Parts: sequence; structure tokens; C-alpha cells
Amino acid sequence: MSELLYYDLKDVAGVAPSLATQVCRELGRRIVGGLVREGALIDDENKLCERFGVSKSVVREAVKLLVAKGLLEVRRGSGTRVRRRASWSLLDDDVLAWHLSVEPRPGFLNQLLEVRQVFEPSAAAWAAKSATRDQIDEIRAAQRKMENAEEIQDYVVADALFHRAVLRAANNEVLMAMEGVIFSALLSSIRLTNADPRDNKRSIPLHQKVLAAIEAQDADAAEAAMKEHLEGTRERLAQFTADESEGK
Amino acid sequence: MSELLYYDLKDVAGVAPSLATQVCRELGRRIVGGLVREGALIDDENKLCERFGVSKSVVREAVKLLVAKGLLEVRRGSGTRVRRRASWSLLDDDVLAWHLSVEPRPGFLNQLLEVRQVFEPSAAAWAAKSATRDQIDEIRAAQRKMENAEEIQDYVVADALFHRAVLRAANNEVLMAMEGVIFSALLSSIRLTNADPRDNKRSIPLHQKVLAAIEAQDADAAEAAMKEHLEGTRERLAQFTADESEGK
DNA sequence: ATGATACTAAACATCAGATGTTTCAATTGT
DNA sequence: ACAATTGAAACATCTGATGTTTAGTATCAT
Repeated sequence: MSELLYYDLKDVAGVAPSLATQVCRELGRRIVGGLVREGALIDDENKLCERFGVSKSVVREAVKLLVAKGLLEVRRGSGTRVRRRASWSLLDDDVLAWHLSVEPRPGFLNQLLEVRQVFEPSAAAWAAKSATRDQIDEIRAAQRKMENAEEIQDYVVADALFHRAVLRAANNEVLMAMEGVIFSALLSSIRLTNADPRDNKRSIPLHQKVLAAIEAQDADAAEAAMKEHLEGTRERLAQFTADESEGK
Repeated sequence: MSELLYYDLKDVAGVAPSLATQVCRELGRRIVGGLVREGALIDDENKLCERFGVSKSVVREAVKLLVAKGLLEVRRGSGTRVRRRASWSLLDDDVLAWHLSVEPRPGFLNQLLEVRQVFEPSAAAWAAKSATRDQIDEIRAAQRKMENAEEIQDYVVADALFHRAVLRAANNEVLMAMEGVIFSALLSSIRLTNADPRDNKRSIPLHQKVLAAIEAQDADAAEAAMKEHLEGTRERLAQFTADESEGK
């Protein structure tokens, strides 16, 4: 197990993830990245042990994890194969992260944003109706962090925290489970828009608008403001990917 | 491993799931069901082996699966503990199913339906814009099945197929990953409204309306029709849970 | 030739037990 | 008291043996 050793945002700083986790990530990235065709058999357990230099237990745990994420299907006797893309758990944090770390297609980012455009405005509306004082404080704190951020990274993280806080304030457990989707989407937007910090700061007033509406318990305004903000994000993404495919 | 042996909808008929899967389900159900407090340590590997009568490999695989689903957190040296509820992957098919198979609170079903009310109308709108002929055929086929269903079970399954077909026709991969949410929600509604078949048949014209709008490529109408349908479902659920808590 | 049966190799499933590593807490020496 | 040491508990990994299922192949009777 020398070639591997992946670190992830989820890992606590300095602590190496278990071998099983590492093998899982390596295989997951390759599958999501399309290096193994859908429906194709992957190497058998022994081959995998050899390839990664680990024991069978480790390989088995890794494979099981990928089965749980819908990426693999193992059949005793015949082997382990990649399931068709439609069966993958795209809402799983890891699967999503692998997609975004590997996926060059702008189409996927678009689809992700489309989905955010659907549920985040509703989340804002619900937050306006049901947010507690603490939850509003959390949103406000994120807003302040965005305003005070000097480094682009701090800004983007604060942005993500803002959206997560709104999601939490909606007080819907199922919705809250989409937290990972937001973080992943934001994270990948870092890569795209990293270049131009000024462009990002532009979205502060729109966040402010969302916050104000939630503070005022005005559900309609909150929904509209969030919708407006995401529409802006979408336009910028479209413009950026256009530049990308054309200019480069 | 005698006491266990759970079967699930996912299992192919007649094929017993692996021991690891069974142990995973048993532990998962107990955790989701609240038999183990959040933050509490669970039994160590040896104890679990003893309790379930399986070897350590099996227990480890099961635990790893639950870690992947966000239910557990293992720390070498100190033990394995239940993560706080907010960290659970509520969108994972299994976790969702465990919730619904165990959760007595009507609040959760409500939240699930709220989320459906958010994204299914949009899915219908997108389907109206981008569905292929085959995808529309799939929706229509489900509609016919609902109309021709004689048994209540066939009816409910057809209902689920209808909603899934709409989701697919939206041609958004991320959205499609919410398929499991719909099936789980529908499945649990079986238990609630099982009693009155006539009441269910009432929703056929609303499904028809959605189908017609999608066929006509009228996005606004499709969105409105789906919204109307889900609103009806919601009212019935509210009424039903009211009866439940009052009458019984 | 053809169809059914039996055999076999491949691949996953499970078990058992040994050894390493990390954490936490109790013990010990000052 | 306090800091360092020690040891038990618990997870991580390895090894190798044995069982089960599957798919393909070879064989044999008709």
C-alpha cells in the first residue's frame, strides 16, 4: 500500500484514513472516472490484493463499501461488476465528491445547480417560517464571515456555511441530508471561479437579502431572494463553461 | 446467526442476503429505532461476534457499512459509537427504509412529503420539456397500470412507478438519485392508507393530468398538476395521522 | 448431432487466530 | 499534586484454511 494514500476533506488533519477507505477511494474514483466500463467485471479479490498490496480483508471491506454506494454488485461465484450509472448513489457525499474531482463535463455541475435551484429557495422559505434565534445567528455569522473574508478560500467556505445554515434553519431532516450536495457543489465551484475574487464578492448583497428576509420571517421574500441568488450563480457558471470550452 | 435473517425488498426472491448485510440491518434498525442512544458506545467487536454468532470479519464489514451510512463512527483504541442523528445519511435507501419501518412519528413522513412537494413538481416541469418518446411511454404505462389495478398492492406499486418514471424523464442524474426517497415514501404510505382502496383510486385523474401536461410539453401545467396531486396526498396524510392520534 | 448430466475451476463468503497500533486510564515515582 | 510509565481494551491488518455458488466444459446416452 505504497502508491495510494489519499487525503480527503473529511479526514481529520494528520490522521491517515484506514487502508480499506483508501482502497475504496481509489476504486471509486476510477469507476466514477469511467476507467472501468459499466457492467464490466473488475479484478477479482486476489488481483486487487496484489495490485494494492493489501490483504483480502481490506479489499473486501473496500468492495463492500462501494456496493453500499451502489457502484458495484458482487455475485458469488461469478465476480464483481460495475453497476450501471443510474444505480449509483449520486447523493452520497463520497460518490458526489469523486464525480466532481474527476468529472470534466460541465453538464453535471449544471444538473447539480439545477437541483439546488429547486430545493434551496424552499429551504429559505421554510427557514423564514421556522428558524430559531440560534439558527438565524448561525446564518448571520456566516454572512459576516463572507463580508470580512480577505482570502478567497475563506470567502468560499463562508459561502458554503451560509447555505448550510439556511438548510439547517429549515428544520427538515430530509432536506438537511442534502447538506453534502451543497458542500460538494460549492467546493467544485472553487476550482472554476477561483480566478476572480471580485466576481465572487458580488454575491454578498444577495446573501444579505436572503438573511434579511429570514430575519423578517417573510417566506416569499426569502424564497425569491434565494432564487435570484442561485440564478446569478447559474449564469456565471454558464458563462464560465462557455469561456472554458471556447477560449482555453 | 440463527435469530436474524431479514429479507428486504431489495433482495432477489429466495436469495438470502449475506451475513454482513443481515448484521448491518439488525444494527441499523436498532440504531435508527433509538434503542441505542446517540453518542453511546456500541458493543465491541468480540461482543457483537458473540451476540450474532458470526466471525469478526462479518461484524467488521457490517460496522463499516454503517459507518459509510453515517450511523457509526469507529475510533481505534476507544471503540465504536453512534453518531448524532444529524450526521446520518437520510437519503440512503437503507437508512430511509429503516426509518420508515420503525419510526412511529408522523413528523418524519410529513417532512419526507414536504421534500417531495419541492422537487417533484420541478421534475414534472423538466419532464415536460425534455422527456423522450420512450420516457413518456414509461409514464403512460404506469398510468395504465394504475387504472387497471385490481389489487391495492398493484395500485400502489404502479403509483410509485409513475412517479419514478416522471423523475427519470426529467433527465437530471442528481434528481434521479432521489428515486429511493419516492419508493420509501410510497411504501410507507401503503401501511397508512392500506385500509381504504377507494380513497386511493381518487388520485388517478390527477396523475392523468400530469401525464397529459407532459405529453403536451406544457411545463407550467405539469408542474401545477404535480403540485396539486401532492397537495392532495399531503392533506390525506394529515387527516390520517389526525385520525390515528385521536381515534385509535 | 443433441440434450441432459456431471465435473471442475474460478470467485466470493466465512471462519479462526495471530500480531500490530492506538487510546485511555490507572498506577507509580518524585 | 503532578508527570511519566505502564497495561488493558479495542480496532486494524494479515494469513491461510474451508465452504458455497456460479459458469463453463466435458461427457455420455439417445
